[in-house]
Amino acid sequence: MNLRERNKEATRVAIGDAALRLAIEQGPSGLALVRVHDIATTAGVSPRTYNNYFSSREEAICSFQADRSRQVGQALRDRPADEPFGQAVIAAVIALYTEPEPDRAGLRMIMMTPELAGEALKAFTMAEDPLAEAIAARTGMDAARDLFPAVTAAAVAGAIRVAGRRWLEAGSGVSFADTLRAALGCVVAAP
Amino acid sequence: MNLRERNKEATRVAIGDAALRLAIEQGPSGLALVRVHDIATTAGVSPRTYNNYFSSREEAICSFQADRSRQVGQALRDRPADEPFGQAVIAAVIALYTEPEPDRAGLRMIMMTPELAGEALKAFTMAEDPLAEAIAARTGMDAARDLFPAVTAAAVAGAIRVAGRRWLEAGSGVSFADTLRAALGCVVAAP
DNA sequence: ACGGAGCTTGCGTGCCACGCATATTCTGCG
DNA sequence: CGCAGAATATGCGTGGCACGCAAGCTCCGT
Repeated sequence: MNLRERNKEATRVAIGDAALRLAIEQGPSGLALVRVHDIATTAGVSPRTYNNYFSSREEAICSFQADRSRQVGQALRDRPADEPFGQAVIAAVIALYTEPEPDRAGLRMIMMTPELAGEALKAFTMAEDPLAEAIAARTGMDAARDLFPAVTAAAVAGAIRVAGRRWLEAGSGVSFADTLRAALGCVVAAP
Repeated sequence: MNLRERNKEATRVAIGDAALRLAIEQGPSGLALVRVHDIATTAGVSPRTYNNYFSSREEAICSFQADRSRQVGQALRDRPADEPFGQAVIAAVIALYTEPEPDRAGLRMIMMTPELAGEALKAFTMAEDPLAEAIAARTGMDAARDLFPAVTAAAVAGAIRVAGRRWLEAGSGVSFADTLRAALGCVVAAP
């Protein structure tokens, strides 16, 4: 990875972190007060540069979730090939989403704030395509022809999203891993 | 329903229709040329009134899909109570989405245009909450406590979305009903 | 039929996304 | 090591948009 590409990625996460942090500070009600100028200044770049990376504040705030979603496909590929399908999916998702345990404030901000819900939905849905590819590879299907990989990927992504919401609504007594296991068990065969 | 409420609903669909029609005319590449002023004028209202109904062009363009999604819960409740669960879900969705057969141009516009994909995703996802309520009612579960209704609703909504995409990619040789049946069969027990 | 509630509209404000041009920094190769 | 070319950061300017506010007009329920 080039120095250029590393800087670019660092800038991206810096802007995303700044955006999320400012959003959390203001809270859901004061989200409109988080201005592009503030995000850029906090991240140490110019407003114009911020706009080279994200085309809306919502996108920047939810970028950490989008980045994680993009890794789900690889997480499934990392599971041993002889593991049963449902078990592999559940283990992959739990490994990706519970190390470390998600930040409650950040997740609550993007999932429970109406103005951010749409972008959060997009962020979770970004997991579908790479996940469908990984599912097709594991089951020996064709991602372009068979419906199963894409539909299962969408179901899994939806289950993750529902699990996130329930985990936020519930108190801190229950672990995210358990919630994920229960939700995913509804859409893939749990052994 | 009041005359006032009927007028309001008529205005809403007039704006939505105008927005979608103009978007289809310009095509995916010229979507930026569809101005708020044009939508409002085509619908016969002022730009300010347009903004009383929708807060973005994308929302207006995708409103027909959002309206349909909101009806999925009722469609499931309309199925006979003794029908097996999976069969009832499939029949409800097919009844709602294939009468009449969807407009290919409109569906292609909102699902295949990148700038509209996010709003289309929101529109499809709006089916989840009412559908989860209906599923909970039918299965005797508690929508607030049990994960199954919400997760299944998300899986069904995802399957509908994937089916829509596949139906657009495939030629006109296959009916949307068949595509829906195949996709939904991946997430609910097909008899 | 009448008083009030609800809807439409024009105007003004502040923010924002993005094209363009320029300065600066990095990369690969001779 | 140094240079030509490419990629990136930034300033500036433009056009558009969402929305608050305050009339003016229409409709509803009594």
